[in-house]
Amino acid sequence: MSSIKEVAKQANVSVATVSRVLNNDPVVKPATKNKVLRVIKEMNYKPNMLAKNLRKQASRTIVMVLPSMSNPYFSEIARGAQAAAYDNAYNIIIGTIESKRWILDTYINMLKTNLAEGIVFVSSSVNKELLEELMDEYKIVLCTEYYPGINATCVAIDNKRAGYEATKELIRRGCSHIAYITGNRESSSVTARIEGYKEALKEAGIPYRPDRIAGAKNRFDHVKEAVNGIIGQGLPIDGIITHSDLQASYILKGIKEKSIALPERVGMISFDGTFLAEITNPTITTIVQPLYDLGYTSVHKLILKLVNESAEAGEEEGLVLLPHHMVIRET
Amino acid sequence: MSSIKEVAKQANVSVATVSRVLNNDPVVKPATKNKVLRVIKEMNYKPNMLAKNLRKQASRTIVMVLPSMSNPYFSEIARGAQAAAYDNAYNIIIGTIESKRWILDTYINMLKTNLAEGIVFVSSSVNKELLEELMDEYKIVLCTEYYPGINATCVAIDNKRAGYEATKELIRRGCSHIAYITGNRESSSVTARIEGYKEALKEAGIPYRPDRIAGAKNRFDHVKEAVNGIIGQGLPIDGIITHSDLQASYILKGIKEKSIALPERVGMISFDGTFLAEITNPTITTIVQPLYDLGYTSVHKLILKLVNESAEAGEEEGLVLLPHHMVIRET
DNA sequence: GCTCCGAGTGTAATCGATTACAAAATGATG
DNA sequence: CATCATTTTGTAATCGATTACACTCGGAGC
Repeated sequence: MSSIKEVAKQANVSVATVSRVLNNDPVVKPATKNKVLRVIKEMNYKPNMLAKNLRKQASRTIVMVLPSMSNPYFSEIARGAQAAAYDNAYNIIIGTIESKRWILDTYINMLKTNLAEGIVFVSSSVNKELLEELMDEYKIVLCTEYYPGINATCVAIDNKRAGYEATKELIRRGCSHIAYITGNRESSSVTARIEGYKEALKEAGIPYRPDRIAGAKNRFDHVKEAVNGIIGQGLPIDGIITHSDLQASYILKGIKEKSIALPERVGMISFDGTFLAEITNPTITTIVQPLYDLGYTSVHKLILKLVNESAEAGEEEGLVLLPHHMVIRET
Repeated sequence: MSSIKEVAKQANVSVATVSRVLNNDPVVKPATKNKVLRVIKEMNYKPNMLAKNLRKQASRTIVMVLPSMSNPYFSEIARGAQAAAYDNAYNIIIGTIESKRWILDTYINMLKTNLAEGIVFVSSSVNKELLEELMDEYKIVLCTEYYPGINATCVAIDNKRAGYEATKELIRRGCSHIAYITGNRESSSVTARIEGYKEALKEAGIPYRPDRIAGAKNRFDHVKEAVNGIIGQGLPIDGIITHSDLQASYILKGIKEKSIALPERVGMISFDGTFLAEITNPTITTIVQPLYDLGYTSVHKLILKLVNESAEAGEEEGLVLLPHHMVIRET
C-alpha cells in the first residue's frame, strides 16, 4: 500500500507538496502538480482516509437510524438519505434497530467515538429521554417525528392536517364509524394525526370514541388483533384509517381470509404512499408522504449543521414541514 | 473532547497504561486498572476510533452493495447482513446503486482508501469485468450470484434446481405453455434458473421456446411489456414463472386492471418469498429464498476472510449453497 | 549482600495524512 | 547587481491511539 511519503520520494518533492496537490491547493506550480499527478497515477496511489480523518478530526460520515427495514416506507426514506449524503460527499451508515435497544447503542457509540459526525433518527427509533441526553452534545435531526423543546431539527409532514384530511374524506363518503389503527402511541406523528382525526369528527358532529383507536405494529397478527379488538367491543366500523400502507394491506388480507369480520368494500385510508398500496387488491387510498424528500431533507439539514459549526447558535433548529397529498384508489 | 493523554495525566499513569486498560491487557496491576477505569468513567472518556483505526490500519468496516432498496427482497438480505456485522463487532455500510455506475465507484473507493476492509456485492450490483479487476486486491463476497473462476466466495441458493422445481410444479398442475419473466439476463442466477426450467420442460417432453422468456426490471411497466410481448407473439400462456415476488405482484395488478390479457387464475410461481407474496390477492406461490441467511452468511464469510488474513491461500473460496423451499399459495 | 528474574510501568516510535511556519526560489525594480 | 516582494516548496509538529522496547522495583536464591 503506497503512502504519501513514497509518492513524495518518487516525485522528488516533499509530502507537503503532494498533500497540496491532493487537496487542489492552487499555490503549487502547474509543472510540479503535473509531475506529482503523474506519479500518483503511476503508483496507483490512493490517500489513506483513516489518516486524513484523524488529522482533520472528521469522518465525513453520518448515521441514519431506522426502526426496521422491512417496510418499504423506510426504504424510500433511506433512498433519499443516501442521495443527500452522496450529493454532499458524505458517507452514510444506515442502521436498523429492530426494536433492540442495545443495537441503538452501537450507532450512538459511533457518535461518541468520533466515527460519525451526526445522526438522523427516523420515526420512533429513539425516545425522548435518550434524545434529551444527546441533544446538547451531538448534531441530531429527527425525521418524521417532532418533539417540541428538543434541540434538534425535525423534518416531517403536517400530521395533524393529514389526519384531518383522511378523516374528512371518509366522512365525505358517508362513514361515521371510523376506526383508527395507529402505530406506537408515544410517537408524535401518531398523536398529531389523532388530533386531526378528532377535529374532523367534531366538525362533522360525530362523537369521538377512544375505543375506536387501537395501536398495532407492522405485523399481520398485531393488526388483526387490533381491528378485531375494536369489532369485539361491539362497535360497528364503516371506515378505517391506518398508520401505514403495510397495516392496511394486512387488513385487506384479513378481510379476504375472513379472519377480520369486515366487508370487502370497507372505506380505508392509509398513510405513506408506498408501492404496496398499488399492488394490493383492492388498491388502497393513501395519504402520500414525500418519503424520498423526507430522507433527503433530513440528511441535508444535518450536513448543513455540521458545516456551519461556526454559526454556533441554535437559530436554525426547528420544524421543517414537507407537503403531503391524498391519492384516492379503490378502498 | 478528552483524549487518552488527559486520562493518563489525571490517573497519574502513562498513556501506555491507559491503552492497556482500554484493551484489557492482563499485565496491568488490578489496582492501577481500577484507578484508570475510575478516571475514564469520571471524565466520560471514549477512545477516538479515528486514531485507533489509523494505528491499527483497520476500519472494522465492511460494505454491502445492493442494486436497490425498493424491493423487500433486498431489505431482508440487508437485515441478515446487519446482524452478522453486529455479531462480529464490525460496522457495515449498506449502499444502493440504483443502477448508477458512479455510485458504485464511491463504495469501491471506500475499499481503496482504507475506509472499508471488504465488500459484499448483492445480486447484479457488479459486473464480471469490474469484479475481475478487484478480486485480487480486495476481499469480496458475492451474494445470490455465482461467477465461476472468480476469486471470491459466492453465497446463493441452487438456482438451477429451484428453476427446475418451479417449472416442475407448474407442469404437475397441467401447464404446458409456461412463460418465464426473468431479471437481468447477464446474471448467473437468471441463467441457472432458466437451465432448470429447460431441463424440466425437456423431462416432460414440452418443447422449449426461447420467445417465452422475457427480461424485465422490477417496475410495473417493464413487467407489463414483457408479458404482453410474449402474448403479442400469439403464444398462449397457461403458467408463468417470475424472477421476483415484485414482478409477480405486478402481473397480478396488470391482470386485474386488464392491461395484461391473462386469466385471473393463471398458474404463477415467483422467486424470493418476501411478504409481498402474502399480501397480494390472490396470494402468490413462491420459491422461498433464505434471504436473511444469505445476507448473514455473506457477511460472516467476508469477516472470516478478513480475520484469517494470515491463512493467505485462497483455499476457502468457492460456492456456498443455502437451502430454498417452495410455498404453495393461491396462484 | 548481591545477582537475577519477572511483574508492572513508562518512553518514544509509529500509523499517514494536514498545515503552520520557515526557507528557498523566482522575478521585478532601481 | 543588490534588494525586496512574491511564489513555491520544505520541515516538522500534530491528530490520538498502539506497542516494541527499556526501565524500575521487589523478592527469591545463593
